[in-house]
Amino acid sequence: MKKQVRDAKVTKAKIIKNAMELFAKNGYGSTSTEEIAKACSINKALIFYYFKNKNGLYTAVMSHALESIYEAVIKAPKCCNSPIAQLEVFIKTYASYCAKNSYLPALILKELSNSGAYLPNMMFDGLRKLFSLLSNILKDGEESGIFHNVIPMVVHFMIVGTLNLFITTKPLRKTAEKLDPNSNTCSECSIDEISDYVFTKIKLMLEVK
Amino acid sequence: MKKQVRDAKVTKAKIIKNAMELFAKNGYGSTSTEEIAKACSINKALIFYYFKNKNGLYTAVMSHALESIYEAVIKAPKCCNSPIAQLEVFIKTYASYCAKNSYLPALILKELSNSGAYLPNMMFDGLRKLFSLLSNILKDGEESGIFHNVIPMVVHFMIVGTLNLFITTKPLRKTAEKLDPNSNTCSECSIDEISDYVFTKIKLMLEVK
DNA sequence: ATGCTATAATTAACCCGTTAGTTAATTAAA
DNA sequence: TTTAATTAACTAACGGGTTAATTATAGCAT
Repeated sequence: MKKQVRDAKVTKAKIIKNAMELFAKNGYGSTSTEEIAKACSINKALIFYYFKNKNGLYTAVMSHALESIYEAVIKAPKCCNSPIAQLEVFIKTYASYCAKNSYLPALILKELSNSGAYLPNMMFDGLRKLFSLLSNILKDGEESGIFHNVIPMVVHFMIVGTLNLFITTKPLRKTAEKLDPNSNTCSECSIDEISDYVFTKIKLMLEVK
Repeated sequence: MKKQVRDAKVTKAKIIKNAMELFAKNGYGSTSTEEIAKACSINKALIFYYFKNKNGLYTAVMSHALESIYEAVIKAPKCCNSPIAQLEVFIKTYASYCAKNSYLPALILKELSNSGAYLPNMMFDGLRKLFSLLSNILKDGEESGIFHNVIPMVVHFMIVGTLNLFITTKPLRKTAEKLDPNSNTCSECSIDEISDYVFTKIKLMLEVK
């Protein structure tokens, strides 16, 4: 496949990628279409040509983001069928994927804190699919007597919320530690360390003793 | 104290209150100063008179929000000195205060996902103070052999992240359950129920067996 | 291959409503 | 009667969205 000067797919992908980063960094309202276009080195009108309007672009960005996370998690190799092993894979895959695409947590947190007000129903799918993935693991665990007293929605927020906040606050935690060297904000902790810790703790809280 | 037609304190407070709700609902960039002024039934120019510019107002809003949470948590009556009892008070006070002021979680999540980029150092104080409150409880617990293997920053995110997400996603969870009645998003769960659950689970994961 | 054509991709320039911020005048309070 | 609070009216810039013209490309007949 030779390099083309004009390629709709490539252009669309470029717009989504840059928009994703800018929306994540500055928020929807504080990101102008002009700004996005400049980041892509394209003309602003192309955004409207491909996505109708700014909201259309935002929708595309969100569904792409959620889809990509879902894909990453579902494609992860699972060693075995035990709920605990599956839980571990879920947590660690989610964590490492988000760490690699560090704008995703900010994007998700921003959207969740809007309570999906901007988004059409379509947006729910991504979130719902991810949630039901975990939900099934937890249900399996409960039915086979390994877990007890599970509220899936809360456990989901515990995992996802913790990891998202950890990733997205990295710069903040670094600064905080500089300002007050006595505080320990875990600013040097690696994501693997943290996702392992989260897994261990979630396991502890769910397992029947 | 008689009701005055002109009162700087009252006006300032009114602006902060309305700005807080609008920033929480729509985000910084999608909230205009005009909109805020209308919500207050005042002239827009007053915002600039009292807060210099939009960013100044935002800073005031955030520091007020964080301060108010900190006040609520620190003023909560603690029955006794045991780390576990203190942990329970921390979690439940935080939860019920945020539930009562339901725009706070959205505000906090939005700001955290910006990693404090907009905010001057002053902003850290509120967050740091809240964090060190919990941090000390956890340290006490570890030193007296009740807790083990504690990473305060992660535990903090587990508590605060979970509760904030739970409160802020309430409408989203309701809609999700309507779209897919098989999914259980805990849309009818009360905040007391949830904060008790979070406390129980956090306790389970920290206590030495 | 070569040239022709329809269509898809891209751009420059523009439009107009909105918005952050200003100024100078007005009104209430101390 | 001086000072603080408040307003109406304004401005300059920005931002979402449109339009019409331009350029590349793929398909196709020659």
